[in-house]
Amino acid sequence: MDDTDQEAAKRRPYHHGDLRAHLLRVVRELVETNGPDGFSLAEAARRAGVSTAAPYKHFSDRNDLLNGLVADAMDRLRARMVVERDKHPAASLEAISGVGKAYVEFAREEPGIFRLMFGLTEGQASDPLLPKKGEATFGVVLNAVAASTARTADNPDVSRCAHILWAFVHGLAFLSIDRKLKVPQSPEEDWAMLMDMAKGIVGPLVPKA
Amino acid sequence: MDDTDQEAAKRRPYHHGDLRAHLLRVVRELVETNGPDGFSLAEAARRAGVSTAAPYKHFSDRNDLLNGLVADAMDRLRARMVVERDKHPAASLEAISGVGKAYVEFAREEPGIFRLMFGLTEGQASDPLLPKKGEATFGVVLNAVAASTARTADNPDVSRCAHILWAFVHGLAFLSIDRKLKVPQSPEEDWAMLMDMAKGIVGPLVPKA
DNA sequence: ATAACAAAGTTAGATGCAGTAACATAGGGA
DNA sequence: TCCCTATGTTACTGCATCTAACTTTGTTAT
Repeated sequence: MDDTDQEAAKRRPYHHGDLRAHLLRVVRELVETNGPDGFSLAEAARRAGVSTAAPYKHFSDRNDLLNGLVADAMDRLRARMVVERDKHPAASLEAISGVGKAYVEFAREEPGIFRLMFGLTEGQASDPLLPKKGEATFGVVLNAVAASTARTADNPDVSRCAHILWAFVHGLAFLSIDRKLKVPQSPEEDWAMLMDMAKGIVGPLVPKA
Repeated sequence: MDDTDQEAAKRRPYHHGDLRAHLLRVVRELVETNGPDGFSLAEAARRAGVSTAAPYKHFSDRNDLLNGLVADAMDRLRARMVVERDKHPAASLEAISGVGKAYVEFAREEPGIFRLMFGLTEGQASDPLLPKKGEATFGVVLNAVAASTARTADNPDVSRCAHILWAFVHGLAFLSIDRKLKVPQSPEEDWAMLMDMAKGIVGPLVPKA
């Protein structure tokens, strides 16, 4: 029995077996098929084969489940950004573009969750963990820019660059899933655009070798 | 009796008096105070002083009202963009930046509605009028870029520029209302950033005078 | 003028979801 | 073994969407 099974066994003392994770999975599917608001705890419970009251043993309310969902998504998004970044030489503009590419791809593959992540207003984002996760995600961008420009992450120029890049990529992601852009642009066009932006925005800060 | 009153009288045959517009107004307030999903037809009806079934005489369902709300907002947004554009010389980069400024300001002033506008998925956007309004709004950006670059609006370079600018401004607006940016940046900083982008993106296409 | 019609409102009720309370059961530890 | 806690259950309340059937009021045709 490996670590995964041991942990699963720990969290699955009896009865259903990790209902919490199962619910999150089911809701994720519902969100992608029916839209960000196209789910209900009741429906999720039904699909999980439990009573409609069962979810409340794992989530205090609908919003709590939403927060869990978004927290998961943040982790997945950040992981993808890091993976894509590491496909390129450290401290390169390609690495920065890779982070952006991962961001847009995530939005296209999971538009429902993506909308949820950034549609959550302060009132709904009760989980104090979320802001930290959000900052960590932005931190990936920040560090990539810092590395490429041989500056520290708290440098105002770095921060400014990172914000601009993020805004662009964020907007690109939204427009893309709203079909406001005539995407699917080819991946090549996407990549070219992202590289252009990286060059244009952080290029001027890169020290001449 | 002026034209406005005559028209109002025409649309207000009896009873309540333009309940439709009243409901839209009330829901707009609810959305801004309680968040994009923080409203119900029932609550709106209550505040309008009518029964909970009354709204269904004016909107086929909740979604229909949402579409009306968003359609209104699109018109207001476009109007603001045009007003801001016209504060600057025609065909200038300042005019382009003005359009972006109006966009971001709108998002900051009506974040609830703004989220609603771009959170509406295809499934929900039943009104066939919405895509047209969206295109018209983007058309303002497109035309501004075309004018500044002495090209036609169907030119691929113009289209590309406009898309990039829009993505950036769109992302800026979202990050700004999500408090992901440490805004309120001063209006001067905002303006400087927008002008930088306009120069960087469309500048290269501007014919040397 | 008035009768018929259409528009805009009403009440009552069906259905469905969120959330709570009280009860049931299974596993783990004293 | 017995109890305690975690995780289920059923039953219920309250609120929202939406429909059906009826009522009221303004318009329009005769």
